[in-house]
Amino acid sequence: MTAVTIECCPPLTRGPLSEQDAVVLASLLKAVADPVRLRLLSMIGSHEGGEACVCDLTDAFDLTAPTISHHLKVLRTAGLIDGERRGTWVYYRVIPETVARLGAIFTPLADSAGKA
Amino acid sequence: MTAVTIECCPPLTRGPLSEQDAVVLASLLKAVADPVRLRLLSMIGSHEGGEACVCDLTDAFDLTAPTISHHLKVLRTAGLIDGERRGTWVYYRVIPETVARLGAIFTPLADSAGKA
DNA sequence: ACCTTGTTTAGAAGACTGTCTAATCAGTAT
DNA sequence: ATACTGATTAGACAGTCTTCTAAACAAGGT
Repeated sequence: MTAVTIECCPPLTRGPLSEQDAVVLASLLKAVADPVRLRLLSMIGSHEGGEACVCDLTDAFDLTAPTISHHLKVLRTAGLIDGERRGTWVYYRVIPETVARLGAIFTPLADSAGKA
Repeated sequence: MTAVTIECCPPLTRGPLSEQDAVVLASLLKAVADPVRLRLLSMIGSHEGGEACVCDLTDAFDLTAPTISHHLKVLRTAGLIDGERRGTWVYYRVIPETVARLGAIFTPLADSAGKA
């Protein structure tokens, strides 16, 4: 259930981003650049106990179960969430390190551009 | 040259994100979820004087001028950059408020998931 | 006035994405 | 074993995105 996660932490501080780093960061951002996946991420992250059952998530959308499963896989492959089966149900939780990296991408650039 | 910018600041703190907020945030994230646009943003933001000429940006890629212009328009429409013509050349600069909002989306979620 | 350079717009081709239905796998209970 | 519910995988289709070429617009120089 654990998926391939993206390595390393390319910075978007003030130097121009390398092409390789840009590709890595873009793939991470693509994973969250979707309304359904954003809501899934916020639902999982804000859920009681820090984890949410797929059944709860599926019920919250006007989408079929396979579609939700697809979006969860995208988030999983990006290393943003991790899933675990316990009995009948599968529970997902947020991987804070990866989410934090998303937040860290833009803050330095906003600061340097703000005081320029 | 100034483009339509996205209003308001929907939070991704700890409550589940509303569908409308998710759509707004996703469109902002889509604007940066591309390697070329990430590099453009970092190049403009890290450029001397806080602004960069389109000619400089175009030369840095193996892409045609219309393609770069297209990506700049996407960033402009998202409210992430703003362009100004001065004589022959057009100069772009980063709009720090919008970039900062990108950074603020994920940091609270990472914190709350981290200490859960 | 014309030509040259820089930038954007218009339109088209190919690849990718989000969604669905159908089928399969995982676990529980009868 | 069989059936039932939860979840994922496979494959297809419509829509979107990235890139290109061709054309137009903007400003300056000869």
